[in-house]
Amino acid sequence: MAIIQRTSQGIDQREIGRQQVFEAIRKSGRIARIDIARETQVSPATVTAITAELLTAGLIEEILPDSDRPGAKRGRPRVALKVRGDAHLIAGMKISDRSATVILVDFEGNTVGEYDHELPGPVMSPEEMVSLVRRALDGACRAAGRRLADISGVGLGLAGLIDAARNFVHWSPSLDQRNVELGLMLSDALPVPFFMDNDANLVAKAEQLFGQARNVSDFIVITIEQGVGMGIVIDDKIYRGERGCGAEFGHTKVQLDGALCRCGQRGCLEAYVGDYALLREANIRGSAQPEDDLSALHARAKAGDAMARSIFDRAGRMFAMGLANVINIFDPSLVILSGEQMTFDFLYSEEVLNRVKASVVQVDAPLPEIRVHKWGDLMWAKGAAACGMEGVSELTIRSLATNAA
Amino acid sequence: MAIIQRTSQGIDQREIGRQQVFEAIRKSGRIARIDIARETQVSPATVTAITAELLTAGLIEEILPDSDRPGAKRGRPRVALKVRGDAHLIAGMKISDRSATVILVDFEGNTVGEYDHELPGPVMSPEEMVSLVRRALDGACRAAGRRLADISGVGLGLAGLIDAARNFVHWSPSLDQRNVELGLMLSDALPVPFFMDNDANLVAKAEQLFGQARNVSDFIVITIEQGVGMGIVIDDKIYRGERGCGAEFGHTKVQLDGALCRCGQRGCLEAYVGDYALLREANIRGSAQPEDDLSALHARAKAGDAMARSIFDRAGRMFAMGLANVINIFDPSLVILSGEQMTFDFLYSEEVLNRVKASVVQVDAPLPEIRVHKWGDLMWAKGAAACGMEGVSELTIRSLATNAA
DNA sequence: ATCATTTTTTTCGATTATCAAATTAAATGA
DNA sequence: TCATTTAATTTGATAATCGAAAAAAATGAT
Repeated sequence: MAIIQRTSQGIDQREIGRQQVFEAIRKSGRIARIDIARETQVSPATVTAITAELLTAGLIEEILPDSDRPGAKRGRPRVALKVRGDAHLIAGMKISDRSATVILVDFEGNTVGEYDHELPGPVMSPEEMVSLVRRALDGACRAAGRRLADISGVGLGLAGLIDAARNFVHWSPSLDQRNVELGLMLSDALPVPFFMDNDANLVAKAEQLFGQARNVSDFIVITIEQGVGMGIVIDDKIYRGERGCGAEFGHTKVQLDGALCRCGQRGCLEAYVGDYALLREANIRGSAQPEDDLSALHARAKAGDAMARSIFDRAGRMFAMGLANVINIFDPSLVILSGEQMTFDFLYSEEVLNRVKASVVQVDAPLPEIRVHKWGDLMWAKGAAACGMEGVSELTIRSLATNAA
Repeated sequence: MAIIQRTSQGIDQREIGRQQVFEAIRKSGRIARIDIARETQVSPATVTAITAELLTAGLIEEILPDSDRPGAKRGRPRVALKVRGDAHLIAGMKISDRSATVILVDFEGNTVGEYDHELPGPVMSPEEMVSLVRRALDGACRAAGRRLADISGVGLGLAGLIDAARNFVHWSPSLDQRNVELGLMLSDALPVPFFMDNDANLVAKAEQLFGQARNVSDFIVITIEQGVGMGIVIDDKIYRGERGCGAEFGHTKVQLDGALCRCGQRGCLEAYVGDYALLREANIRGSAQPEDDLSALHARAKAGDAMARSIFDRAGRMFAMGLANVINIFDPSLVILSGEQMTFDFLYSEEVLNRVKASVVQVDAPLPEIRVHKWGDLMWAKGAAACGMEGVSELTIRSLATNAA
């Protein structure tokens, strides 16, 4: 018994309401009870009851009455509620090919500390990764003056095909093995709950919790790094597909029998817009010295070099085609192009966006909004933190229910 | 007040449970209460309460105890429940370019009558369509010895871009205007609730209720008719996108600046596999007589004509590419290729399916199942009926709640 | 100052859905 | 005939929700 129900049955019928109210508070930052009631369609009486629970549990706190709320004339002043930052400390970690970046955030999402851990090499064994995670967390805690025991949850982001529900790694470029039960290994080694996901999904989570998608329940995030990633959010939930490895935007085909991709297939989008693809093109012309720096190539294109320009041009056209396909299939309300580096802005150019618009099925309704979001270099780690935050919230609120009984 | 809630709040907290129990009964055909309890995680006590309600409402009925259930030894025999066919009469209507096909089904899904209404022309005004719907329904009722008043709901399928939530037609090849409030017009003219949808979504509904996806909650249906359609089911719900016009598989681009599509854009999948696209190719070679019969072309290909063969071959390759893209994005557990006519089996060939498999991102997990489902000529109308059935079920169960109070 | 007014929040009482446990029902087999 | 087994129902307790009423906390008018 005590099985977790998805619907309204079970001992604890309040779990849904609790999650809803808490989400409303987190989403809006600070909000009065009366507005929670309006937003969630829960009666004020119940909102009072639920917020009282959350208050005693220490998950939220009251703030002083808004001194000068515009338009407020008379009446009892509303008391705003917010998430209590001190309630939990959460770590987000992104493992790339060069380093493990860690960010510590409080339960409100405020950054408490950052830490970067250099890697000996881009690929490692599962055991090495476990020890790496431990050392990186230790380092982050030390740098921020916290202890590992203070951390309530860790969000972990990896490139590759991750089954987030099972914390299982189908494949990752960082690991020298396929099909690794990394979640189990980490839980055995460290006394903290882990929440893993594909790196593109992390960014989607970050956009949802902290970013540009805070009030959107269906949207798509495209990320550019080594490869091209996509995160799909439908009905406020990340869509993952049956085997937990959907959204492989980078490996959708944009050309029949096209360019060779590092995945072994032909015509993948990544084989046209990935950095290795661009460099491959640049080097094919028996030019003087081999090119291995993307930003130099980019600079040359900006300076007017026709050859360099044509390389980026084709990449942009292919990208536009792939993106239009995704829009034609999903008809999302919002598409966010999330990027860490400016190097890739050739994919975000006006021309590319216009091309996308021209390739989308036309209806007499506004086109989906396409927003470009340029994050700092902590984008991925922040996404991992967002993922951890969500996991911890859910766990905490669920345990709240159990303990109350 | 009396707003319909999606969650567990509100006057009627039982609505979710009721829907769940009813769905379980409909899905399995016939099922005992104890198994409903097991399947839905609702306690036997509550199942008894809910089924009692449904019984008195006349939505379900008991059947004689299973006489010889294998493995049943002793104990009180289970009493199976099933949906009561007589509870409702439902019409499904599909309007194509040639005719309006109507099918009448009972609440169990058994066909009660069929009717075909020839159209004067493929395109009509909204007013003409309303009168067409009325006449087709009248005809169907007369043919089946029923009255219009007996019908509890009508599912209506149209090609084009339909906003099912609002019963609104963004665009349809059958209408001479865009942006038609067809749902309102129909409701004004006829005293029956209407449930409209895109024709591909109808087929998805049909696969879910009656077909090959009865126990799958995430799947994709691809349909071939004039154009190529797609229905996406996520979490048991049809996914429609923000503006209600997602899943435009036929207009995903498979070739940069490729063949001209009738939508005005270039490189759409439809411009390679649609019938007009195939005929266009066949006619380009200054051959003796212009080709205008697809089945003849198909026959020639089967007979070994190299030119004809190459036409179908390219179509198959493009189709495989588009389908692989969809799979790479959705990672569904099941893909159903639903077709009404055998003419299109070149898209379902072993070779095409192998090509799809070779273009899907590889994981050490079973590939999504791809099933080919060849329906009879009533496929579309049955889909419309399925759509109507779902609508009526929801309405009825909801009103049950309201009336009970 | 005092009091009416306004708005937010809480309290109270009633309703109702759910479940576990006990009970009843309906069969089989000894 | 009666113990046994399994299904379905009844019963009683628990808890979640809501509407209405009350309380709280401010402003504005007199």
